[in-house]
Amino acid sequence: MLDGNYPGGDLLSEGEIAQTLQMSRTPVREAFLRLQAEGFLHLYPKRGALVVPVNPAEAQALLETRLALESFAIDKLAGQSTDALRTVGRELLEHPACHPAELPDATMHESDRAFHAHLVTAAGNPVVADLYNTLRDRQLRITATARTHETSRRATVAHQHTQVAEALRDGNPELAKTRLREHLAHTAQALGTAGSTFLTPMNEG
Amino acid sequence: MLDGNYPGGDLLSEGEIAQTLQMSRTPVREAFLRLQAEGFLHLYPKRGALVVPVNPAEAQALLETRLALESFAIDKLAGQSTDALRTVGRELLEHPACHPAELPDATMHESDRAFHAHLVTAAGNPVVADLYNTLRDRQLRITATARTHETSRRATVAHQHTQVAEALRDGNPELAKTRLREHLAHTAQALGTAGSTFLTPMNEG
DNA sequence: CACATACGGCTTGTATCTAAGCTGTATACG
DNA sequence: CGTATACAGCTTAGATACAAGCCGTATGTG
Repeated sequence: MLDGNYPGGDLLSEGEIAQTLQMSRTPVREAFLRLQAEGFLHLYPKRGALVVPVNPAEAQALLETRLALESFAIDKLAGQSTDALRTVGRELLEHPACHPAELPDATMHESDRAFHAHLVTAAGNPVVADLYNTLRDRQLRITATARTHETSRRATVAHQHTQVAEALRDGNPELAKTRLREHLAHTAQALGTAGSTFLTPMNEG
Repeated sequence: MLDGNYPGGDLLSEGEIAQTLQMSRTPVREAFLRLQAEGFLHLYPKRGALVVPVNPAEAQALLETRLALESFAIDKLAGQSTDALRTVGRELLEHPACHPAELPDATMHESDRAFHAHLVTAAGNPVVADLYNTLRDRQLRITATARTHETSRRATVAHQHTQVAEALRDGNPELAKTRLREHLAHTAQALGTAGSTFLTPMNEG
């Protein structure tokens, strides 16, 4: 539903979409409400629905938030015990997202997602895990238009994943967080939104 | 809608609620979807809606998540400039939540909320701010049953707010985060869920 | 007696219909 | 000419009607 077709800034109505999709207005309405909750649509009562334009700052805000949640996961694991941290690191090192050669292109997104989700879930906070997955959905939809997965990049991403996992395995949460920030900054850069404030805090390009 | 009446673990249906509230199923359905998105309801397709029982661990998870997001806000502000941190600290020191004597009981919740919201918003990440507000809503609904606001506690909370704000004003983000954690751990304790893993990481009661 | 199957009662999911609200335009009035 | 007002056309919001799915029970069959 609304899979990246409507460019943004468009004012559209339920009936219009329902007719286009050959459905009733009811499921369209439900989708609209969900999309509004996820921040893709703004509903003006009795007026219509405005497609929120893909704010370039939005992608960066999403990545920052992901970093905040993943850093929390690392901190919490480190606070529990260094062993917990090391265990997660070892698990992540065996994750497909660290060995991209074996993967077909199609599962790239899913693998990357699973890698980060594993880290976040390991912290054992279901609220954070749930929020993180929601953010991931939002980011995927935002970046659905801009395909950024040339094979050259896959190796880089996998290398960054491996480095994060290694830092965790070595029981070094600060290093892991730093590498994670670099990883997400790299993603931000790939999306064209050069991370400015938090993803690259000091003086990096 | 569902303002704390249905205790939890109950399996209820749209029609049942609609009849009780003298409404049609349509708005009830919308409310159900929203409540599911917010984590209060689990919808089983073609089966019914299960009221998610108020998990005692849920409150702690929420507080942990709030801490993660507020810590992010502090870190981001600190990364921008020490002046930014200090400015926010000064603003917070003047916030009503630091001077509870002037406040009637009714606005206590709102004041506390505004205090934390101001900090999070100051970081300039709309995604984080939005998530934080959502979390606050969830927590309010969870703790709606357990009233924990004797006048004695108000002074303590205000003092903790002041201490956080002072640490920010003094340009000390680490101290601010520590005090914030103590503040939230205090809240967790007040809710009966003794913070175990992250809110009180080392060896505190 | 054990097991498969048909049926009845419940549920959600979707479609359509009616009521109500907002906006922009056209028209009447000062 | 400028302003206020009535109205038409659009929209959403809600109510009702209909279709389809799941589950537990009861019944038929080996």
